[in-house]
Amino acid sequence: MSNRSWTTSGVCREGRREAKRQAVLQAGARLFNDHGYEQTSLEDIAAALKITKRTIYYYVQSKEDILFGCHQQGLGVLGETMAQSQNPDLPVLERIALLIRGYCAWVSSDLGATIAMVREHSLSPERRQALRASKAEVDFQLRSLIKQGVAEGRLRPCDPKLVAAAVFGALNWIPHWNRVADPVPQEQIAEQYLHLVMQGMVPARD
Amino acid sequence: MSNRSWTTSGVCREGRREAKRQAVLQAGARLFNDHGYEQTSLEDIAAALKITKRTIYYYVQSKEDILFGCHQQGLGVLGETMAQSQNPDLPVLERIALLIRGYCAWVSSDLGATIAMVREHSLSPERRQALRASKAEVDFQLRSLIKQGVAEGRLRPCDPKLVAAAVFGALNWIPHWNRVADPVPQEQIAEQYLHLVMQGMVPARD
DNA sequence: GTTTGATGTAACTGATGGGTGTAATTACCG
DNA sequence: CGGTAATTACACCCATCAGTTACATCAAAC
Repeated sequence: MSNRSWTTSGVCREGRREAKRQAVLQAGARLFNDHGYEQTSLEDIAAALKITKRTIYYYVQSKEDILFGCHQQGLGVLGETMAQSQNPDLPVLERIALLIRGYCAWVSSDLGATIAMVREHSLSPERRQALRASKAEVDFQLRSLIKQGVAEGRLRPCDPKLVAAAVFGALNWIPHWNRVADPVPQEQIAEQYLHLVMQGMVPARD
Repeated sequence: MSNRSWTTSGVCREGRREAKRQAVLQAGARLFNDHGYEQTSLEDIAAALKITKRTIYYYVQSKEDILFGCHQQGLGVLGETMAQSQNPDLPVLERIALLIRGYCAWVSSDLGATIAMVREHSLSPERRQALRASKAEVDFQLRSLIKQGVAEGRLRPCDPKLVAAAVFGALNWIPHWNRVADPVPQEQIAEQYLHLVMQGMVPARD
């Protein structure tokens, strides 16, 4: 399955170069998720793509570059979800649902999972900082929505920081248990989590 | 703070040896959590304890031994919580609360956090399997309680596997954000999470 | 005070893996 | 065909680090 073949029959030159860089990132992400960043050697990535280590260096400058590339790429994808959930015309609860569903789908992809699974320590301080900032942005978004929901009386009073931490914790943990041969469909997880977070486990009395 | 001093004035011989082994595990756990297992060298652990690498090898046989020791030790502590939550005289909801509170406290400790933060890949296959089994046991416990709760009508119908995954995800993620200079008190987190999981965010209608 | 446990010093080994240089080779494109 | 981009093969450097060993030493126990 993982063998998105190396030879790309894409647009001429420029586009192909980018596509191959992509392939390197994708393969890196998958291996990082499966075996950990430190435990993945460039030879491993090369082997997965059936190319040589030297060729990898034709597309990236360092191993860390691959990891950071995964993050950038991944955050780009998440950006769409972020944008959607910022639509002020939608009811708050729906915007929260949108964010949770989108994040769930995202963290279930190779690139998204990398951000949840690879510790930040592997990045240089500057890049680590950049990554933290991006994460903080997403966190801020959910907290804001929760605050708004409480203010509008649509949510119980609560500590938005802790509730957001719980939600992202649950979501970030998904790739830790669902990267298996027969994974639970991502949509199903999202619905169940959403229901849990909204209604809770205890049935309303009478 | 971390400087639980090396020189132990404990019971004679046997006891002291064990106490020092403990100190190695404890220091290892903290460093593993902070910088990752792979990024922590034995020299780092030695430096933290102000001893030499040679001395460490007097108490453990390998680096992996330290990690596995942390896991064993940690799981031992969690055992108490597991036992409590198995008490059949208690109402189901209370047993669930007990488990969540206990797990929250546990995962907030150095030894507990190690299990949540260090990927399993760093262990030998046999040990990894043992660890997985222990984790599965805890997971099974919560799932069982949820099932029972549903059967008794005290919980809404739900997918116990997914709900348990969400709960443990939220809990396991705690050390990822709360290992800071001024952490949120662990009890406070437990209460908020418990409330979230039980009642949900949306207020009951009329 | 002698045994024995505990720790330090200080070197070495062996392997891994990131990263580089270069020349040769292959694939593509005009 | 001829030129250029892509890729390989291969050799190599260098740093890190787990793991080991031999020897000396220090401290407590009996």
